[in-house]
Amino acid sequence: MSDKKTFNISELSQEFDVTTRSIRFYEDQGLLNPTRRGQNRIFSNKDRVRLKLILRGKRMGFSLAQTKELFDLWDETLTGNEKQLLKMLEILGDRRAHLEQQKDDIAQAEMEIDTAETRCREALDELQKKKEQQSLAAD
Amino acid sequence: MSDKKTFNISELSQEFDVTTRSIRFYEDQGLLNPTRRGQNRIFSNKDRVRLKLILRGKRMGFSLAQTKELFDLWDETLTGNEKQLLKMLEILGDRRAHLEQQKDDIAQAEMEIDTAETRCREALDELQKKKEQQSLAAD
DNA sequence: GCCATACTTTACGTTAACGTAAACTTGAAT
DNA sequence: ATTCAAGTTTACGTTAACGTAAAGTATGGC
Repeated sequence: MSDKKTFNISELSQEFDVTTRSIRFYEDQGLLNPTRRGQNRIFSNKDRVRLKLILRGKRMGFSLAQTKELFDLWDETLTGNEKQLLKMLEILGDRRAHLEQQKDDIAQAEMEIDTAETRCREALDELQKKKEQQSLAAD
Repeated sequence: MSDKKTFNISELSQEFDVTTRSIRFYEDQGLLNPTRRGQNRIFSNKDRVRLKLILRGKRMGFSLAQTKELFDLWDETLTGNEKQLLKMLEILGDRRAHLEQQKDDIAQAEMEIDTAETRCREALDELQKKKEQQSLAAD
């Protein structure tokens, strides 16, 4: 699998269109755990996936702290005692609620964009008609 | 219609669960335009709708500046010259693209939450079984 | 050997979106 | 008359998520 491959910082930077500064910041905050060859960072495929999740989380309005919480908990969950598993389910539930809210928001926004667009096009049509009348009057 | 009604700051604050500080900040940034009775702010129904839009925009990852841009442009659009109408359509297109991205993100996130939840539940079941075995062994 | 370039660390700067505190005004109630 | 609640202005403080600049290190090519 491509799981074997590793990445350096500029590869990830380019693939996900994010600055190296940001990637280092995410490591600093404990969201990524690259190993080192000398002083240079080597990112595993796990890191790559996590970066993808971080960025998607951001687009969805999650803070880095929230995403980190999820990562940490997920790591602990593997060794899972009951309390942590329940905490995990709770967080997953929160996320699900968040998603539902977002879906509502999106549906509303889409409707509004629809009506706004048609109004714009109607207004443009009006302007077009006026132009045509003007060019007729000029003959 | 209820369009006639007006609101004071605490009414809006409570209805939308947002601090008065935030509302005043939104006015300061030009997103709301309450009139005054003496020194007190009076919000129209238009302000109320805008506040709702501001908050939804935030949940959807839009900055106040972006939302303000949309408001301003929409106001100008009513008096509409062609250039502004086209600009409006462009911004609406951007928003639509943004929404599509978000829908993708949400779909992905939902799948991942599904698998995470089932794993959690399986792990909990495992723990449950172990407990039962222990209580049997204790007899 | 030297230069370029890709990477590093350290550290101070910046922006958005408010929080918070202090000191005032105003209308209604006791 | 005073006290209280709800509103106000002014202004400094805070947090997240990086940007940006400075100065050092390692490595391959000429």
